[in-house]
Amino acid sequence: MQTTNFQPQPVTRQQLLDKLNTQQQDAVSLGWGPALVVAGAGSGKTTVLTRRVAWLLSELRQPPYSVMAVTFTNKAAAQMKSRVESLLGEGVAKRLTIGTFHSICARILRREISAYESAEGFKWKSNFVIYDETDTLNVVKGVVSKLNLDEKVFAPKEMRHSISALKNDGLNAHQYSQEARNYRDQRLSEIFTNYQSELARNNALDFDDLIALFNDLMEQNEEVRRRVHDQYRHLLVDEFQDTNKAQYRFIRLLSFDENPQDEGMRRQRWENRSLMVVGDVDQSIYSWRKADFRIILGFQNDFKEAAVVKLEENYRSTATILQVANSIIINNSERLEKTLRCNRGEGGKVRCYGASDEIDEAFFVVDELKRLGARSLRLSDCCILYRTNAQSRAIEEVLVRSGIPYVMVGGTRFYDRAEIKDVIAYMKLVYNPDDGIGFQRVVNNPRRGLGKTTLERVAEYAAQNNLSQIDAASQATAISDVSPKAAKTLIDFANSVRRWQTMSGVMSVAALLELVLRESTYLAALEKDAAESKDEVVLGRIDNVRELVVVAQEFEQSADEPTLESFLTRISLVSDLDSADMNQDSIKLMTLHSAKGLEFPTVFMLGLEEGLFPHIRSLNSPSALEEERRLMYVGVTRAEDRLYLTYSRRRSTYGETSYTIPSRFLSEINGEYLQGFQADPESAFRAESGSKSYASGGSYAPPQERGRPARSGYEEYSEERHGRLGGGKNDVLQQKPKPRVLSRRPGGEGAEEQSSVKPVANFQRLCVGDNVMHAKFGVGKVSQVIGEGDKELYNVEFQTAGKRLLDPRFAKLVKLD
DNA sequence: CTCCCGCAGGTTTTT
DNA sequence: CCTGCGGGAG
Repeated sequence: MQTTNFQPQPVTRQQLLDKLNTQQQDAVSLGWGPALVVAGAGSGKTTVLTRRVAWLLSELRQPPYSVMAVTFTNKAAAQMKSRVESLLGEGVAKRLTIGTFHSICARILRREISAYESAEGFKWKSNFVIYDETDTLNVVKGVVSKLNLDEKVFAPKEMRHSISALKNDGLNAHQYSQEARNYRDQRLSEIFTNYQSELARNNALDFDDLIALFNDLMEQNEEVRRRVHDQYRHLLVDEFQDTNKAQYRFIRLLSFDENPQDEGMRRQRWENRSLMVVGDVDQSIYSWRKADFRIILGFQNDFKEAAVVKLEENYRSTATILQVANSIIINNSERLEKTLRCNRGEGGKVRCYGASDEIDEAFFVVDELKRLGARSLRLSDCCILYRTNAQSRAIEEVLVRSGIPYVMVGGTRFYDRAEIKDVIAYMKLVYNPDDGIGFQRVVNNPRRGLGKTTLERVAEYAAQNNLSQIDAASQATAISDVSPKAAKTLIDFANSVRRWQTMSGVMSVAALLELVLRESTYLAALEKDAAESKDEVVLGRIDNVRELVVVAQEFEQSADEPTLESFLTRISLVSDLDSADMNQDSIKLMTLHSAKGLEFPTVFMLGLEEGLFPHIRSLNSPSALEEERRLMYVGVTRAEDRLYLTYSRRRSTYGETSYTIPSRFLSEINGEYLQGFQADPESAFRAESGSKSYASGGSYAPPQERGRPARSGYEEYSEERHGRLGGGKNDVLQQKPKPRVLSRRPGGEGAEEQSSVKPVANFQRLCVGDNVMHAKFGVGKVSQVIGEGDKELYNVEFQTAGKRLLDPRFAKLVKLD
């Protein structure tokens, strides 16, 4: 819209408010203090955020370095940067802090981490490395075996997941150790503490630590707090509905030191400071990462002086698409009513296609693309969305065969490939020689004749003497039971790493990478393999490694700071998602989660089948199911003009074929907006039954009300439809009970994943219709229960004070009878 | 110590 | 289906 590129002058007030509606203008032109912007899908929140940043700089005269904007993906950050750039010029945009929680915290920790010390005395150095999923899993495995715990009972993956959940809930190892009550939790606590100790010894952090340690550091160190506080005076947070407790703590820590009770002090505190959070409860889709939409619901309670702006005008989609979105989301009970006003014409009906299998489904998409292409639709205006990454295979195959260019966003990441991880591990080790996981990964890769036992001895020796593994390797002759030959290899290796480390001070990243590839003989070994086996896979690996060199070269050209440090941080935190070129003339493929925040004229949503979308893992939890529905809502509202929904009657998973039935979400759509799908009137999946459990497996299910047979609606329907067709083994139903068994813990009654982790909140549980008494609001009636378990919230209609959303853990509600 | 084979187990979504 | 791992042979 604006063509003020590189214009040195600040934009005018009028330009910043140009073409905005009243609410948008209100949001952009707010003064100091906290603000909540409730922004429905397609309501122009990115525009509001970027103009708000510009407003802070040009109207409120704030220096660029004082502004921090947090987004959920690096891509969103890049997008915001470039939009601010086009408003204010490149020079200004560069001095803003725009990024994800993780990348911003990483940047600050690089500077400040040496001031940190955990309650247990764990410390880190500024050249820490960031461990990914595999690295951390290896650490947990090591800890579990060191503690002599049974891997069956304390499955490393589960432990790793629990630790992550704890960190995201804002608990560190020390705090959790005070809380762990039963046997299992105490062992978990032990694992947690040892895990942190191992990370510290390796001078490594995991993803969650980036935020958690930053928070702890801010709390424990006044100097750091002051420095951060003095610099960042304006915080903007996008996708606020998806923040978790740790991230919220970050936001609060940045916004104020403590919470003064006095009104005047509070006003003073916000002088020259601001906080703007932007979100939409209906688009909360990351609860599995411990995002908690109660945070956005409770924001006004935490920040009583917060201004609230609602953006309810949708500029993106046709009326029909919005109706479809609405007819789906109204089936959720965990939400606050909201109306999105449409700003566009009616548009065509949403089209549904029932395919016979996933190949047929893919061909339908391709045929439609061709048809639309004939009407001069650009490929880059189209997007294919699916629930799981695995679904991309079929569609990719057909696209390739049809010669249609596509870009897959996300999926198997380039940086996840074994050879890339090897090479990165070398570089990380050069940057941070304490990195023991990296050491173990590369010390015998390529083969240097070091065996399992030798490497175990090294790790043991290092642990016993509190050394890094590379230092242990240097002293290999002192380790008992290591052969002289192996010792020499170890010493040579350690010396090489040290030499590369010295070189890293005087070489560019790409040059260093090439040096390491050469001297480690990693590349030579790959080439030898390839020459011997003529294996295409190995050839591909060589290409990938070469590609990484190109990535490093490009990085040197484009980065502000082309250091090894920023290269490694970037690689650890950036996914393919962020680098995908969205402008290329090719169709985009991505998961629904990756599509958040994007929009496309034409959208295809694939795999609308029970068990896939909604996903099978969500079928036995009402609130998980509602998250699936929000995901559906997000998908539908990505579309501007044209939307296709497809399902397939047959689908192969694991190489086995199963028969499926159309997603309940299709049945929820008002038929007048949908073409090509007839909701079965006998279907068990209409809105009413939506919250019932369909996963009560096998024939053990208790008899249901209304004279249903002793089988769930899911089975009943499926069998009626496919029982005779697919028959026995391959039927979805047969596989159903399996995941339930797996999720059950020995001795644990909790079917819910993290039930043993969380402290259980104590409060009076209420149901819809209960009459209650509140000290301030008087007598009222519960009109809605939001959330479940210890996360319950109550919407209470008071006789005098109107409707209020209350958190029973804070609000004193007395039940009347 | 390395290589190779067979088997089990796991796939939701991502920073 | 595809990966990672353990066990056994060379």
